[in-house]
Amino acid sequence: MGYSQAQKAENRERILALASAKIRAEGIDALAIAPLMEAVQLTHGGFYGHFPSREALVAAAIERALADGSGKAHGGKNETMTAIARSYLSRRHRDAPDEGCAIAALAGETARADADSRAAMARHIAAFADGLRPHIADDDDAMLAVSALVGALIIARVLPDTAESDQWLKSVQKAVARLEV
Amino acid sequence: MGYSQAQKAENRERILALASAKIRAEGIDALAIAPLMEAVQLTHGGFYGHFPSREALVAAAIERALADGSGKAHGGKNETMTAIARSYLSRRHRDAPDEGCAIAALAGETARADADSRAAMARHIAAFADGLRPHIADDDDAMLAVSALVGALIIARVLPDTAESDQWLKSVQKAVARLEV
DNA sequence: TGTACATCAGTGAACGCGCGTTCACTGATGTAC
DNA sequence: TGTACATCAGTGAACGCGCGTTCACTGATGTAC
Repeated sequence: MGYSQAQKAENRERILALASAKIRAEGIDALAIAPLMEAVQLTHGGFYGHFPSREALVAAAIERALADGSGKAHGGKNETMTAIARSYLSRRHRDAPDEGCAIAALAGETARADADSRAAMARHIAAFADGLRPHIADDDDAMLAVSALVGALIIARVLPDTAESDQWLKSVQKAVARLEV
Repeated sequence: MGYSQAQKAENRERILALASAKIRAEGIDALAIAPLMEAVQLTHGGFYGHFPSREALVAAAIERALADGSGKAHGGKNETMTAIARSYLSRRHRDAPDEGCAIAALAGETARADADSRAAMARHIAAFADGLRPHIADDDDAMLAVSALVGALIIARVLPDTAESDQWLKSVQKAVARLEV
C-alpha cells in the first residue's frame, strides 16, 4: 500500500472513464461500486476517497459520457450532412454504445435523473442541433434531424435482426441526408 | 381470506396493468414486487401465484405496455400525418409516459432485455412504420418519421426547460408533417 | 543530502437495507354427494 | 336443496444475497528539519 498523489488522480480518471463507458453500455442502474473498483484493480472501500457517493459518480459519469460522445462527433462546417449521418448511423456506432453518443444511450434514463444531469443533457442536445444547422436551412428540420438520428440509433440497437437493423440505419441515413441545404 | 377464481383473474390483470404503467413511468429496474403488490392491496407473497418470477412479469409487462401504447395510436388511413404527429408529440403524451407509447419509454432499456421482449418491440416498431406508410410515399421517409417521433418524444422528456421542450415538440411536429404524401 | 515523521490513498471487514423468492399456514370458495 | 370437505388464492415470517456506505487500520509518499 502507499500511493502517490499522481496515481490518485490517475485512478480517479480510470474510475470515471470506466463508469462513463459502463453506464452507456449497460445503463445507469447497472453501475455498481464493487465490480467497478475491482475492474480498476482497487478495493471498493477506496471509492469514497474519489467520490462522496454513488450518486455523485453517476452525475459525473453522465457529464463525462456526454463530453466523450460529442467529442467524437468531429462535426465542423467542412463535413457534409451525408457524412455526419453515415458516421452517426453506422453499424460501428450501433455496436459500441460504450464509446458512442450519450444522448442516444442515456436520454431515456436521464429523464428521471437529477436536474444537473438533465441540464447537461439539454446542453449537448442543443449543441448537436447547432452543429447541424450549417447544413440544414430550416430550424425545424435541424431538430427533426437530431430527433431522427437519436431515435434511429436507439431503434437500431433494439432490433434483434441484424439485417433489419442495418436496413433501418441505412434508410434513415438516406432520408436525413436529403434534409441537407 | 379466501378469494374467488374471478377475483384471481382480476388481481392478475391489475398487477399486469400497474406493472406496465410503472415500467413506462419509472423504468424497468424500478419495478419492485413488494411495493407493486402493496399498490394492488395484496401482500408480496401472493405475487408468485400469478407469475413465476419478476423476470416473467417484466416480459409480460413490456408486451402489455406495447399493446396498450399502440392501442391508443388510433392510426388508420383516415387520419392525416399532421394529426398523428400532433397527437404523438403532444404535451399530454410527453407528460404521461405511463400510459403512452412503450417504444419511446422502453426502447433504450429493452435493447438490453431478453430476446422475446426485443422481438415484441421490433414487431411494434414495424407496425408503427406500417401505420405511417399510407401517408408517406417514400419508405425511407417512413422510417425517418418513426425515428423522429420516437426520438423527439424522448428528447422532449429529458429537456428540463418546459418552454424548450414544448418548442422541440412543435418543431418536429411541423417537420414530420411536411413528409406527408 | 540524510533522517524523522505526518499525511493520506487504499485496504478489507463490517453494517444495515431492500430486494426476490420460499413456504407453512389460513379460510372462503366451490364441488361432490 | 343442504352438508362435508378438498382446493387454492392470498398471508406473512423468514431466507440469502448484493448493494452502498463506514471505519479502524496499513504503509509508502513526501515534507520539515
